[in-house]
Amino acid sequence: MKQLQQKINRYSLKITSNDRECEDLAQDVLLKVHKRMEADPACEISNAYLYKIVLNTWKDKLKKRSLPSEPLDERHLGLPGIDTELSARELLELLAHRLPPRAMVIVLLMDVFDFTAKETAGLLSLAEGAVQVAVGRARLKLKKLAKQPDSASPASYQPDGSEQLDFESLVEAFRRRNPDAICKSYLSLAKQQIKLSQLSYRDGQLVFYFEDPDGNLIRVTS
DNA sequence: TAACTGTCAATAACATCCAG
DNA sequence: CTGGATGTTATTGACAGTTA
Repeated sequence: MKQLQQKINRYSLKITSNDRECEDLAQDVLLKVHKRMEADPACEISNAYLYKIVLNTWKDKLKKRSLPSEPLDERHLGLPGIDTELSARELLELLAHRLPPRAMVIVLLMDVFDFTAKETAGLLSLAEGAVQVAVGRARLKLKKLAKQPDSASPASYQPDGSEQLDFESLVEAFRRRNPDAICKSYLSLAKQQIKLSQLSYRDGQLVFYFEDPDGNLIRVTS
């Protein structure tokens, strides 16, 4: 690791020609490398690969500087007029009832739980292209809704009473791949302060982590 | 280190479906 | 018939990772 860090510092200094910039860049690169190694401990970081990471990270930094900055959670759902401290999840819960169920579920999976379009497509039995288009349109619609004065009022969502008031209904909705049921169950749980804190999809199996109002964590595998 | 390949996401343009 | 939601296909660009 120390050897790796020396190489990163050397490359960073070569690219930036500036001590302070070098330190910044090296730190970012180290983070990326650490994440990469965490994801795949067996991977080997070649010099060529390491240099590529340093170079791309530097290009990223330069590009970001030339763009107006925006909060991370608003990277997709940049919603003007709404408290910028809200997370993507909170923004979605506030406006979800104004989206068609399928669009809401796609935004939930991709923007809140960081699913790829491919994973989302697999989960909802859709084509990958359809998911890519759907998420783009949903984000656009959320932006438009956010510009309307009373659109963020959650009062317009009224549960019809048919959904089960526990986390199992959400798991069952995912199992049935039913966007309408997923949307209803998710919003119903959010109202009861039961939070779906984590959701992952590996080898066709879903793993849910729920957190109740008392902070108890419940893990459910589909 | 330049150039390449593969993957993923965003987007445009057009088509289809369906409720009103 | 019309407008909105959704799907398909093609194109483009960013980025990760490899090769010569």
